[in-house]
Amino acid sequence: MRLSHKTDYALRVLFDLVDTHGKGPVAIRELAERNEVPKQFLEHIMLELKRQGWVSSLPGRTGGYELARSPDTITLGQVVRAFHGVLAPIDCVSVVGYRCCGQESRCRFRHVFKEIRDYTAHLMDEATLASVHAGRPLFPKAPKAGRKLRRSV
Amino acid sequence: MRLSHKTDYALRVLFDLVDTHGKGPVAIRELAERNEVPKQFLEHIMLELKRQGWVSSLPGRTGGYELARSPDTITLGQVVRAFHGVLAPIDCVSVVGYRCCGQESRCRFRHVFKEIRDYTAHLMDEATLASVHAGRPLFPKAPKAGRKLRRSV
DNA sequence: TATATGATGACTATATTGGTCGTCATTTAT
DNA sequence: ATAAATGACGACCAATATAGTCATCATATA
Repeated sequence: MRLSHKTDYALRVLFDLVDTHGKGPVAIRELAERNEVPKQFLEHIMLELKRQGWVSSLPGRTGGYELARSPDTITLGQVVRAFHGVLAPIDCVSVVGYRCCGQESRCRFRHVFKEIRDYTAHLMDEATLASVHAGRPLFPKAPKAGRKLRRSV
Repeated sequence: MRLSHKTDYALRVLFDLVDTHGKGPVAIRELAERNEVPKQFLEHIMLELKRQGWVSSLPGRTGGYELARSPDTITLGQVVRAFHGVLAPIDCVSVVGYRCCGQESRCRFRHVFKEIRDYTAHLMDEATLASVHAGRPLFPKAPKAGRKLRRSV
């Protein structure tokens, strides 16, 4: 799973709306400037967020967007899936996007990527906008890669 | 990190060469058929594997490819990086591919993806062709996502 | 010497990504 | 009433990445 700009932008704006939660609607222009997202691109993103029921909009001169649900009911996993489709690093380990490669019996490395999918999915489904915004530590604690992280990641 | 077909193909062939290790060179045609990889596409992949020093080639009528190094000295991480560039799900948590988004001070969710990167990198750098081929359990054990895995991953 | 092998650059087709443009509808401040 | 701000939304476009194909050449050996 590689995060697209679109998903990145969506998350930026959602966390912005968590900041301003309860303080009335925020104009898309303001959201675009503050989070450095091209305004006209953001329009499409906001429509998708609205379709998902995560934000609501108020038209008119004093209009704008606001969070439509409590931040602890929206997870990073939901957002990433909505914009990205799937969390799995390869289709053959995806639950929804499963597409057999016709080589399962030969495939030796599938389980490694399945492990990554499981970890990723678990982490992202536990992470709500609220918990991440509050900076609460992630559960479960991931193993540390050690001090010598010189490799290309 | 989303695995491309190219990386998938590269891994298929490498594990095939682990199977046939020590039994002489295998023709690219044979590798292509057995692993269901378009032959002419595989040619380019094999050249890259050769450039990386993982396989060696023998030209001529009885030629072909064979593993140039012991399977326990080649990791999935190395292969994926060679074909994919980077393991990180987003550039701002990448070590080599680091590209600042200009929003670090505002970014609330970076650490979640960093966690995923660290886990992924650790797992893939521990997984050698030999250990994966032998089906040895991965270290460290990833947390289980529970029984109710109905969500879209 | 015919025939198999690998080596390699050029080319192409398609999908995805990351947008922009133009137009319209809605609400409110004046 | 109307000007000015807002969101809604479909059409279009450019760049890039992906996933190949094609044609040609070099090399080794049966």
